[in-house]
Amino acid sequence: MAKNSQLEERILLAAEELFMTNGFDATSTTDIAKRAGCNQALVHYYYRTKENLFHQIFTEKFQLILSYIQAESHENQTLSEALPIFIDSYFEMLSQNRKLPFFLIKELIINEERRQMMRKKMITDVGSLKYYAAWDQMVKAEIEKGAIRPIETMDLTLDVMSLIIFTFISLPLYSDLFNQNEDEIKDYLQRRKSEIKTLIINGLKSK
Amino acid sequence: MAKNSQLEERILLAAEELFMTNGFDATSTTDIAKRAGCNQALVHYYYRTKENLFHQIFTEKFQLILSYIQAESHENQTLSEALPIFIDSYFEMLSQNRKLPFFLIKELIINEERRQMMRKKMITDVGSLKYYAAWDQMVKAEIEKGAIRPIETMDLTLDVMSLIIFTFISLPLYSDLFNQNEDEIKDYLQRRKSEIKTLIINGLKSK
DNA sequence: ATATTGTTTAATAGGTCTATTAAAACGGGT
DNA sequence: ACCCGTTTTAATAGACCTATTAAACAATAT
Repeated sequence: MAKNSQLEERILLAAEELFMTNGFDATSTTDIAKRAGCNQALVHYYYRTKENLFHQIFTEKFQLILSYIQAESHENQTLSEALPIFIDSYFEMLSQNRKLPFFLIKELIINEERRQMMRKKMITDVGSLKYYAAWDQMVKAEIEKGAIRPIETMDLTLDVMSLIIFTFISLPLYSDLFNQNEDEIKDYLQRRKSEIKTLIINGLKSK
Repeated sequence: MAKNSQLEERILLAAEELFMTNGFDATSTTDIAKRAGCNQALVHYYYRTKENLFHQIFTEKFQLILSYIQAESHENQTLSEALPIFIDSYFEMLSQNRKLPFFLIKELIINEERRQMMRKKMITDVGSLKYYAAWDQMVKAEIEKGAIRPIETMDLTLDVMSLIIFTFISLPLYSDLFNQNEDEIKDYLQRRKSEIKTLIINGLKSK
């Protein structure tokens, strides 16, 4: 056995970084090798194809998102308690993975096959289904009680997702347009987070 | 002179279609020629470079967005009158240009140079500046009057933009995930449009 | 008819990319 | 000291891509 088995890991990390920032198409195995500090053929030696390598990273990131949504179990909570907590934690997770939303959306839109894979995973994943059912129940109960205005659960979900995810999709444009440094970006994200919570909570009030 | 001068136009249309759906990188001049029904060299004969051709389409689409925002002049209106009108018209425009949001965002994020160009255009474009100043004024006045809760104009802008634009960015995923046909998609978009208006108007209420 | 002009074509240079191959280098076990 | 499996390398096949070129073609003006 030779020295590097961590090289396999180094290649994976290099690929992750490059795929996340530049996407599948714009990343070459030569780029990956350069960043991992090895010969281009080694990328193929360890992972055979670029697609394999990408697939590994893509599914990992996809799982990350899914797991995070499920992690926040809202049982025994009212909507107005659960919502800010969810928004906070989801927003915080994306703050630490800023490129994730654009990466996933881009690759899902571009590639039909990956969309199929997402579809399958979401339909067969019992965790997600259970989670959504519980969530749906909670929303309906609150409407029944008159605590919030009538709204489709899917609409509420999309409202929340839109506000959070778009923040990170547009972040590169925003920070570039207004020449923001890292500290300013952090402030901006904090402000957006609380505005989103306010808007959602306020916007759900009945009357 | 020979037969085709509309060929130049046909190439532009083919390029538009392909660039809009697949993006700059994933579109080859050979693809464009094939779609326009001509020899690949003709694409270069009329437009010299692929970048030129793309630039023409990109700026046209960018202008479309800008012009549309400015078109809705909100003078002599209150915010609660102007907002639904703006949301309606902007949403409707994107309904007829569904790929536009993803196209622009993707190409702007990917390409530093294009981001610079956007920056320059938005800073030097007096129309945009005037429009935003007026809009800012209107928001501040309403807050002063107590008609809406205190909110940064930029936050309100981002709230509206997020909700509208994300609808179209996620549309391919949504319609694919739930197997929507064209009619169902139309219904979905209508529902989202009115939900967005409700959420914004409701979410702005003071107390 | 021929010259002229703009249009279209096939061919190709020169580049990049993925994936494979055969050979070289390495390191532990005997 | 040598063997042998693993790792690493350089080289390259085969695709595809952009842009250019020189030659063929068509239509009009002379």
